[in-house]
Amino acid sequence: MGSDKVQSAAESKENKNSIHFNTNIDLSKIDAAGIEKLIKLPPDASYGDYCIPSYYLKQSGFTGDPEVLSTKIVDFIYSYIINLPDNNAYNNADDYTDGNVNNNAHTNAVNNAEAINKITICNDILKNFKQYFVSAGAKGAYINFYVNKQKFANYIIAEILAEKNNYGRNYFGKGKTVIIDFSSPNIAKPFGVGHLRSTVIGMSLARIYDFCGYKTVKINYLGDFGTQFGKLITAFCRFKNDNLDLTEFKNDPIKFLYKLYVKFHSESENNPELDDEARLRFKKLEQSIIGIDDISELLDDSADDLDSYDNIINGDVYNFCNDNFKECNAEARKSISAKEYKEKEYKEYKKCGNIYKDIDEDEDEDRYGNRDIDKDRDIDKDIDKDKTAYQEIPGELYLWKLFRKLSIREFKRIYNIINVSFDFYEGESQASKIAVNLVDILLETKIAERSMDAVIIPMEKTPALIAKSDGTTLYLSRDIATALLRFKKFKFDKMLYVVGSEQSLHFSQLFNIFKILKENKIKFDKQDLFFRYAPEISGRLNHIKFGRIIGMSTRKGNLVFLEDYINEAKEKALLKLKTDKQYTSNVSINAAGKPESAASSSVAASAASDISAADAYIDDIALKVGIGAVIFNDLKTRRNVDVNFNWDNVLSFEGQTGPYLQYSVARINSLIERLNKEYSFKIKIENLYTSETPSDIIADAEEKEFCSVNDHDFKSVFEIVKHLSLFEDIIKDAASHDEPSAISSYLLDLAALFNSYYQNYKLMNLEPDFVYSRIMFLISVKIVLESGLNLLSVPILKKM
RNA sequence: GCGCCCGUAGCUCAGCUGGAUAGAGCGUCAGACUACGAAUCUGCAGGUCGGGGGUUCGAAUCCCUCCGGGCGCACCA
Repeated sequence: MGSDKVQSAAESKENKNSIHFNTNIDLSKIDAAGIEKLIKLPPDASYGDYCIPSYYLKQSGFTGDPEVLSTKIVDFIYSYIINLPDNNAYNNADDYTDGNVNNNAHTNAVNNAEAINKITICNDILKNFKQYFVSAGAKGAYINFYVNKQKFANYIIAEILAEKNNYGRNYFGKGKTVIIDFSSPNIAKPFGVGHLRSTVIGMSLARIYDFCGYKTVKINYLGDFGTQFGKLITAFCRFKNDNLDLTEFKNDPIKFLYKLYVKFHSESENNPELDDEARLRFKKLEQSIIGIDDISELLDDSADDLDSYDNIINGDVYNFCNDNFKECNAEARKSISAKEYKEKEYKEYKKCGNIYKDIDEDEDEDRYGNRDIDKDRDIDKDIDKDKTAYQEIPGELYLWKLFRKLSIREFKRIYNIINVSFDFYEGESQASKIAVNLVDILLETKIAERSMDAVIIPMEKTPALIAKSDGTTLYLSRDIATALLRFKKFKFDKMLYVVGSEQSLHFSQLFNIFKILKENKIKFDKQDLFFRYAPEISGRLNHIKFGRIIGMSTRKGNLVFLEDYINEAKEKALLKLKTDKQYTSNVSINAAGKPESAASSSVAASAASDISAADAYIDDIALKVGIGAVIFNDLKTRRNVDVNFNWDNVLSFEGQTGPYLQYSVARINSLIERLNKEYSFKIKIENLYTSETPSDIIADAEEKEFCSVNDHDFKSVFEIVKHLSLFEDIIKDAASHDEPSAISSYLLDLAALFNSYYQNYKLMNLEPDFVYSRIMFLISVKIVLESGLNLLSVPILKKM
């Protein structure tokens, strides 16, 4: 195939003067990034290794039939690049312009420095081109390029070995700050699969952005406020003597609170007074918090002073609750007429053209997609504006603080299991005070207006409600306040809200509000410094939405706890490990060697502790496989599509799954270890792919040829290396689309390529030099696979 | 009713800033463990890219429209 091209090139060289393009090109306008954009991968390697569709060049000023154009360009490449002797590189500005690259240069005075610069660039391009490309060809509308495969492959392998776990890292987002708001569970509600999606997507995005050079700030915005706390507090006080297992409260507070919550709802169906009490208790709570100047101590969840259990369990708070219970009832009774009025008003509004589902079927949701089972959306929470009665009551506050603390503690435990961390825990409770001021300012500036006693900001479609008719704030107003707080603190360039797609309206309203604030910038000039940030936020916010998980309902009693979910996967992995034939041999080797996380204490291993060490070792692997399966399952498809939940899919470890990727890594490790031992190489694998320790083979890497076109496995090796070379682009792509699944797909392809290679080409019993070079190749594959898994937060296993 | 998202092989999904013969996995069927780990690999079969228009040299991809599914549409979060 090469000879044809050389032939045609030789012909075209003779009439090079006849080659000219319809328009002048100014090379200076074509930057590296611009060219990079034009380069595509052909669908089949037979077309070439890279291609540029000539119709893309129309944007750069070329005209004419794409097929003719591609032929002309290929001719040009042969005349001016490929067939040009090395010693005849461009060396002056005239040569440069003679190349029809910039005819205007003749008429304008040539800027010497610029010209020299261009010559340098030109020579660099030529040098690089000739070094890595062997031929080009026009086929249809495409210009296909063929790389020097051997050189290319060796270059990429050496590059990966040199950069190690920084291979693919880039500076796309250098100097920019991105805030990622994710996970954000509702306190006092269990951590379910709905939260897992946000958690896993957010965590992955954080790692991806970090890898792209952004400064990333991970924030967990806790739903630590709202009616549900009134409900819990009410239930806790009311059901005190009603079979509540208080030891469970201490041992597994989340499940305890969840049971309380469920019990509240089943009881309140027959006893609406409970709802009234809950609203009242929440109102007291809210007022207590707003009344506190510095709530930082209140929100401090780091301290471990949970002795307060005893106070509560021993009755102090109970007594308080009971004392106030009567008062609550009295307040609730007073409120009935107001409540009826609100209901009536709401029904009137319904008649105005909006069509709603039956109210009775409505369910409320927390911010991050888990369904709540409230049925009181049609009932105003406003009961009474008299607050003097509650000023000295810390009881609700006390319980709230405890529930909050316990919940956060539990969440952290779970985050730890799946290796997720946050830079900050924030809560809605922090924002309500500012939100109140904010509403006033928006009213003052006439950006907001009153409507049916509430405060709204008019929008093209649904008006945005920012305060209830009783003056209290809402989710939306607290989000505005939170964004301001964050901007003040971080001056972020970008903020991502990783929240389910069902909240699209909420976020489009939020973003619209900031757009309106920007349009009204002038009105903020006289405000406090703090509110002067308001107009600057527009355009920085992004809703990273994701589809719902279908078929895994969180309705009453049906909720799947994340931990149970992971345990299910773990059990299956455990079963597989124990029935696997490999189990015995692996364990005997590994447990005797170095159990990864367990039994480090049993240094002098007796037979008995060997067994327990082995069990712990296997247990740890099973857990990581389970986690890998669960996490990858959430990251392998595009965010936006709804996930049809199916236990069989999640618990599958074969095919396009997390465990398949983990297995591929383990297999490489095992292979390298085996060869290393067999051939008595002294390769320290650990040193090869972490950047801390300089590797002893990097010096080699510069000169070493890792592969040659004559190798029997070269075709397969090259294919894999080419895939490795795409890693950085994939990461940028994942970042720019906020789409971790791009990495998932990439890794699956890479693993498939590797496994195919593994199956088809055996390395044992081959020449030592060859085997050594293949180990280097395998390490480069391993590095990329592991980097990718890290970006997805999928645990990496040395063995499995 | 209005808005947003989704519709590609039996199932689950890639491919979507328009570009060369639409790709995987699972499942089915046929093969491969006396060679480095079978959580693997090799192969067969399977598609009017929801339907219909339009733009274009060229559409799974962009526009319009219809159908089907999901979600949302002011005092919940």
